[in-house]
Amino acid sequence: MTRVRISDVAAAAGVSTSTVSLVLNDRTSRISGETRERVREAAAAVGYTPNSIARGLRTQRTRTIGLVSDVIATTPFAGRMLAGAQDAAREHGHLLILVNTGADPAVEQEAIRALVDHQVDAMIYATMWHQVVETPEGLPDRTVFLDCRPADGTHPAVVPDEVAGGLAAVRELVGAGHERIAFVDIAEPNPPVASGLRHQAYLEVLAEAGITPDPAWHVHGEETTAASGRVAAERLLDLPPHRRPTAIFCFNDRMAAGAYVAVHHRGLDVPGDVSIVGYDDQQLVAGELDPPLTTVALPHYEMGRWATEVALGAREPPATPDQTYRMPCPIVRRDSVSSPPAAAANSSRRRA
Amino acid sequence: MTRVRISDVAAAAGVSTSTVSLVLNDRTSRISGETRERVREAAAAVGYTPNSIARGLRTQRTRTIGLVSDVIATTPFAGRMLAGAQDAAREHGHLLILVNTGADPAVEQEAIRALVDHQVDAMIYATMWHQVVETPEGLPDRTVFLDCRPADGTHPAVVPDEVAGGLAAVRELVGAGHERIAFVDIAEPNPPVASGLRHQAYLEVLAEAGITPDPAWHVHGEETTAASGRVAAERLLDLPPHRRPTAIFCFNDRMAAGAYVAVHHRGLDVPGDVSIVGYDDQQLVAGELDPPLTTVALPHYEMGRWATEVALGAREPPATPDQTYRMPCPIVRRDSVSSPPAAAANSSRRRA
DNA sequence: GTGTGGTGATAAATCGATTGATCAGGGAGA
DNA sequence: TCTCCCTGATCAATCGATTTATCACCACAC
Repeated sequence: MTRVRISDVAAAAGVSTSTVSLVLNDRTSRISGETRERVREAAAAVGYTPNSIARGLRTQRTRTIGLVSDVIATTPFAGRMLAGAQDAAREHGHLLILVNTGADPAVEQEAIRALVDHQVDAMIYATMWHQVVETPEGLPDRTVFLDCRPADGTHPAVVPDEVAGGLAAVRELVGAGHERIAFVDIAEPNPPVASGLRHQAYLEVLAEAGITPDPAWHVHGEETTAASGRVAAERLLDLPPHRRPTAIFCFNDRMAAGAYVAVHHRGLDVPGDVSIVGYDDQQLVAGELDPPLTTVALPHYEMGRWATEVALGAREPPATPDQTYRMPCPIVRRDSVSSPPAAAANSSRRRA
Repeated sequence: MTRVRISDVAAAAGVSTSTVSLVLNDRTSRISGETRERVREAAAAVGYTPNSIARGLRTQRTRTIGLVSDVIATTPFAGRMLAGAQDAAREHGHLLILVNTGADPAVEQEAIRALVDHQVDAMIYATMWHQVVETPEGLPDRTVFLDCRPADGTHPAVVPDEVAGGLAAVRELVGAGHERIAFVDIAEPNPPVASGLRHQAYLEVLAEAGITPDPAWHVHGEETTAASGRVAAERLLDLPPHRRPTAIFCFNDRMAAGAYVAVHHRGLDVPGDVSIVGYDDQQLVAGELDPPLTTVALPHYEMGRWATEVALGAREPPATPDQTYRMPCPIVRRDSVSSPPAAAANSSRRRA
């Protein structure tokens, strides 16, 4: 059983293929109503849908969009990014072609070439952790960077607004009355872009609250794991009582989970003795901790959507020089923040 | 800057487009070595790569494969499945077109039609939880089902071998000397396919070990969450000492995490007092529990690969009537299983 | 009666490759 | 010398749509 072609519709309706094409594409300026009707009925009767390949060859538009990413497997966020891109693509009548390069530059080059050969209408270049990247060779003009931005600012890009997210997170702690607030960061070498930005936000909020940060409050884990977070948090809890933080802002939720372990291990309570805020709103972590973690969500789904819509021309990138949109990161309030313990609050007030 | 066409190569090499095509596709039976060389050099010099759309129209093969799935976002396993499919597709020179239907049948129909219109060479129909599904309309012959199988057995399919995985899990407990082994299951209505299969495996191992299962050992959680797992596990720990299980096989890792909480809440130890085995090997759960959880891995990456290879004809489906391959689920040994506590072991021996 | 203009539809070119049919030229055999 | 065959390459059809240019027909005005 072979595919139904436009000539089959033409034969069934007793007209030429030109007429069928004009009718079905609504270029009906010079086709009579009666003929239109007949063509539509014939098309429905034989179950005709146009062959996208043939159409693409003629029109030079394939209604596909290519998405190149470094790793789709190893992060739980990738799915949301893909889902956003995919939903937006579908809403605009496009299909999403996905290539996962495994961060291998040779594979990446090959992938870009293959997608260009397939005449994708637009391209998205995505990484799974916010970073600044060199622009690969061969990308079409209609390329948007997703969760990364090109060093040379040649293409539109969307990344999380880490600073605004960090501000919201730390203000949440200041707003609850904390004054001794620590930041569990991620160590050198090659800290993620987000590390510097979130730290910057941390310092900014302390400054606006008139708090002089104790350098001992800025600790580092080796990796972004719970185990590393625990080790780093323990260094905070080892501080003498009057310097020990009553609140901890953690680089991410996994490290926050480690901080929980450290706190509980001392027989202390979250949030009664130590309030904790994370970052990422990572499923299966933030929500399942006890108590559930207050954190800042990374808007992966929305970023995926934004990138796709800009790539398809359905939305304008920001008119700034770097064409980079910083997507807001909403704070997710759960139960890991409360006011500081009375003794600490007193000691703070004494110091103030 | 317009694309380089085959005619540009032909002009550069001073030959016809036919000759260029024959040379570049290695149909060189009647082309002299010297001409071949000249064409290859010209093609490289002008940077020619064939337009896949035009080629696809002529050859009726697009070197694309469509993957339709219900939800790619909400499960952490989806990424591994996609990665397996994507890697296999790339190795066979194919691109992967992804459509996420959100489990909406109308969207699904639309997606299948769009992929067929784009002349995909093969299709994969995937779900994110092992299930038996009705075969949707309009799927091409070269369709493979992934993590689900068609009720009518008309297409090849790959699913996890839940029974073999369950056997391995429970044998791990029997092998450690346990005799009072419980199964934390998931409740009606509509339990997943895996539930029945894993329970079947549980009963089978107990039977082969000569253990008569106490019906009280089979408990159910409302959902597959940690909270439900905890509630179900508490019912086990409430049993009188001589009936209380020394080991628990949990339907999945999240419920196992709940079982940990229940055990710890009684001041008991994992695995000292209660050994626990999960299922899924879910990242960020199994490995991060304290102690790390012994569990059974779902081979999502391998299933994604298998489905793609079969769809592309690079591998044969099983010759069984249902054409369904049950992929082995390897056991992942961590630290949540030990021999039962001495008192329990003694009591067991007395009973034996 | 002949041009003129408008209407409704079609013929044919086109997108860029692949491929079966064809052709030019040279050497071998009759 | 003429035919036949082989080699090396090209011609032209083809895939299935879209779109521009063209055509047939009729009504109307002059």
